[in-house]
Amino acid sequence: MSDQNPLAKSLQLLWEGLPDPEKGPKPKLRLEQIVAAGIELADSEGLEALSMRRLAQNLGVGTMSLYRYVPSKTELLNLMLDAVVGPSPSRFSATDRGWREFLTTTAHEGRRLYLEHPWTLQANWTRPVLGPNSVADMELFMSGLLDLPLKDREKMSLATALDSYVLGAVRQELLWLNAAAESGMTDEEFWTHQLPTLERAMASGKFPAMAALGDDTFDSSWDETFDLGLQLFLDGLESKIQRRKGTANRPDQAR
Amino acid sequence: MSDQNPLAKSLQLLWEGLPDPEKGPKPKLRLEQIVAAGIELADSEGLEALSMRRLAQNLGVGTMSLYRYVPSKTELLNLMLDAVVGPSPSRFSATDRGWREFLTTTAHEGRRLYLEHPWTLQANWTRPVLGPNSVADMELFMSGLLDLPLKDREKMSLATALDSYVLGAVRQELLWLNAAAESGMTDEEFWTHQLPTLERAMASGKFPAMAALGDDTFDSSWDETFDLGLQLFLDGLESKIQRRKGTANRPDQAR
DNA sequence: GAGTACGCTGTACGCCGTACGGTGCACGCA
DNA sequence: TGCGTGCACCGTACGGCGTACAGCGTACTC
Repeated sequence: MSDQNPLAKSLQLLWEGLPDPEKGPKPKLRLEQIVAAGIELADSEGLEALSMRRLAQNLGVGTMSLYRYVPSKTELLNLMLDAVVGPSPSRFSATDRGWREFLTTTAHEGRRLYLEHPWTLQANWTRPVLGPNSVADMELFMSGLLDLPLKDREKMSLATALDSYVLGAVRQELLWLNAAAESGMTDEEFWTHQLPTLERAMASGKFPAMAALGDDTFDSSWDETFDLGLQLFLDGLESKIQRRKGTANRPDQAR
Repeated sequence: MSDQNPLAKSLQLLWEGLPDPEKGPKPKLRLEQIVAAGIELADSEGLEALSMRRLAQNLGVGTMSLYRYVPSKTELLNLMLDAVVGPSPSRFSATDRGWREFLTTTAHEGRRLYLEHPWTLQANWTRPVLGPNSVADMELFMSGLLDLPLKDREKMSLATALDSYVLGAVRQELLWLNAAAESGMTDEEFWTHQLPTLERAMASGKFPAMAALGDDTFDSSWDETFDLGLQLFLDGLESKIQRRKGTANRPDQAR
């Protein structure tokens, strides 16, 4: 039952929190405070600013005190991650407006979440955490797709695939946003600096297809690009569903 | 011309390499050696093993010597990234087998690349680099899609969206692979440890849709999931193309 | 042969995560 | 009531990191 395994410890922390002790002096902090402070710091100053020292300072305690609550920084990140994901009201209300609306909302909400907490795309590298909020998220997803003529297994793949797209798209978006910010230039200056190099490359004749591109080729906004990909994805799902409905009217007969 | 800007320096390094000097003693190393050694180290031992000290040791030089070639570790990562991307022979040969085949190959090659060099998904956080290989990659993409009834701008969005999907998918895949590896368990043990927690969650009644899922819901392989999402994406594109062809037969009339 | 530009590198600084062990609080029990 | 004990707090220290800096020696130009 009480497992030595660090994974078990991690899961316990996620699902049950810390057991509150009876014997010693009262803890100054609560676990949630630490997690919340971590999220705030990472949101406002970036993941690289989130050190245990900084965090402890912000909370007004000694650095090592944090380790009374959290076994390691990695585990803290897992807790932060699970705290930040989870269903939103608008996704709940979208469940009964058809699968397409539901998936669109899910994707947009996902994008918003990642954009608000960019560190989620850098931090969760260590482990995909099955915390209560992640599971609630999956639950909502599955219930929004209940009457689709897809096997459970396909729905799960669909969930993963859609999340993959959202995740990848935001990652690229953030990459460019960061690039400009970090170099201390505006987006425009940033491009202006790259242009001469690119134009020289185009002039070299090595890239004919690139050289022939229209002037506005690179003008797409991130919103636009995101929606284009999402539409393709949903259109593809739509035609898959139509095909299924054509060949069978009972979902479980689906190929 | 000679710009103080660090970005300019970075671009110069990418496109022109280091100017070879005439005056002083001969350099022990060449830039490409450093980049290659960096890639090898990151591939074999992970990005976290790639420190300037380790790298210098592997190359048989003092740590600070590396800074004669590369202004910072960040810049080194950019060089490594551009060195690793770029068109592959199989993608070249796929250009004349129709857009669907071409995009499928592109996506699979992309996945393979990311899986072979997992650090690309952790490292390029700092800047999207427009190096010669990245541009060659774009060139190939554009020339594979030449006769599609899409505007250049849409093609570019398409490239981004497809790459987003691939990138996100591999990232998730690696997440899980790493999770098992890092905890020192096999994939199976890893799941076995999570199961009790999940089953307790299911039994709580809070997750009816999850609880009702079939036994094989989570059995999809990564290959399977990746292909499912890719098919949806391509099917969506296919119907978009069909729609275009129905309403116009000149590409530039496309909505 | 002298001057000099430049490659190489040892040392050091200020960060990081965290192991360890001392200090003192507050509760359970005698 | 007094005490034993288990726990919270946290100062110190260790081994890593990226890299600034300055001294040293080389190999070219004139």
